Amino acid sequence: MANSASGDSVVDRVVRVIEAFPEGVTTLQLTELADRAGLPLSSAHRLVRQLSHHGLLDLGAGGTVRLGLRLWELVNRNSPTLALRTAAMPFMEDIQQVLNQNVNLAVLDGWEALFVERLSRRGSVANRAQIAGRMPVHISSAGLALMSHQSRELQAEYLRHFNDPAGKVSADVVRHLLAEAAQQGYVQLAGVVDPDTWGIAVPVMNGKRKTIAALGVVVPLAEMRLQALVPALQTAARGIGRQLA
Amino acid sequence: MANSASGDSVVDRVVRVIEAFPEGVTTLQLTELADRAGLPLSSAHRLVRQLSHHGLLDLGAGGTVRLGLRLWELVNRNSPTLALRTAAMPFMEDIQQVLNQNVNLAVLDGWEALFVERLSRRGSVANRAQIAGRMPVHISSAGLALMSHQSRELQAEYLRHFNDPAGKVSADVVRHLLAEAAQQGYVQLAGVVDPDTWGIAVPVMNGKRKTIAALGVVVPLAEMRLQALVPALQTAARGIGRQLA
DNA sequence: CACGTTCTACCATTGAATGGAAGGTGCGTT
DNA sequence: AACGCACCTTCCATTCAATGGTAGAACGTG
Repeated sequence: MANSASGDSVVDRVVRVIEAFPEGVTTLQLTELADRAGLPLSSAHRLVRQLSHHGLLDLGAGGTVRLGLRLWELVNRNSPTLALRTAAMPFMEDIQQVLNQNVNLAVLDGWEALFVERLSRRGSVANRAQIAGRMPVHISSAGLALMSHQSRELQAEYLRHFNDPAGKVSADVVRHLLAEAAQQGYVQLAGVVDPDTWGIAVPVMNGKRKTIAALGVVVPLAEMRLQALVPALQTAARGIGRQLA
Repeated sequence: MANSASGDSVVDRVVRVIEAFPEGVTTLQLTELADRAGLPLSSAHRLVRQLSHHGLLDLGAGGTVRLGLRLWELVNRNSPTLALRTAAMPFMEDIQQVLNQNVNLAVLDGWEALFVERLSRRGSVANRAQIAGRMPVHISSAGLALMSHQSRELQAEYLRHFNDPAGKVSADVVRHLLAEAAQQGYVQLAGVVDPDTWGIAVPVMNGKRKTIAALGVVVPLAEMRLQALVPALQTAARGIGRQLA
């Protein structure tokens, strides 16, 4: 045995170590980390020690491992969505202030909407911000707003791969939703997670009219007023797009 | 030559690649990246390609390199400050709402305050949120609030290393500021960056009375009202600490 | 059209990465 | 108090993955 009995490179292993943390978990025991990353304990230990030396990980006493503050800093400083967030933030604040609703901003990654920023509704404790959270395209207004404005090819590809694990939604329903969204220019969707909330989202386009994000709100069922919400969102979305150009 | 003519490990190099991005820069040309990371072009190219294969980096056509969306997601999902931010967010929102001021949350990293979260003042465009930004301890209210509640040893160590690049502040002045801060339980500091603003910060302590963060506001000079601000901040800080226990 | 620049691919060389084994350490149990 | 267990940490001979100079491809430019 020498370099990697399992036939993977050092880079692969570094990635596996970072990916080993399950969602929302900040601390892992070294043994468990090695397990999850599929690495021999001594290899995991060596990698973690090296990475923690540079501050990308944090190896505490007793073998507790966390992501390093330095890694968090580096990634957020040079985030690939930095320009988008910078452009969007003032508009999101406006919406939060004027409409007093939860505002969120998402981008498309694979067949899911990835939430990049989220401002919670003033005064409401519900709807905890899930920045860096994901939602499948077909059950989120942001996801539908994003997908409905992608190229025909990508949409076809998506529908081909489509399969609802819950089995509640068929590809045809999704096709219909996408068509409707594309035609209307916004998406409204009864909350699938919380039955008492609605999601409304609109696409954000850059200078070249390419849809790069979705801007949305989550509102209590009782306060659902499309007439007020949609124009406000669309105006903000255009503002963001202009800012990006 | 074989493995690394420069005597560094693969892990070192991966770290250097990620660290190569200057603050606020999201895109780098491959050649420039190799340059900044101090790597031979072909090595840099290989590493970037491997990393982008896993989504930690994003190697676009023409050799443009960015941090990967997946890396951003992983780091923010499992952020080492997740518990702190989750506990602090509702209180920060309260302050933003009640006092209508810029609120921020910082932790101590080395001899600097690292800003972990920041809510901008409603309606104000100024004071752009600099999440993941840093400020030296001696010129930020958050930094002073943090350092003034650390152990005697750490403070001594800090003062020993202290050296103001600008040469405006002496170690003795900082010593005085720290002593005052420790005694008062809060810090007020005339904005060093912007002369028209004040910073006020208080320490956030966990269940064991260890100071783990600083909660602060940045207010326009004209609206400086310590009587209203300090108690609100202290109350919120205690609330956050309780939440963490 | 030639030249400079940058990206990408190739491949023989070799020392850095590997992981089993052994030694600590702390904790809970008998 | 002694034992057992689970986990962390270190060591080191083996060997294959990482290395980077070189060369070619793909641009853009004067």
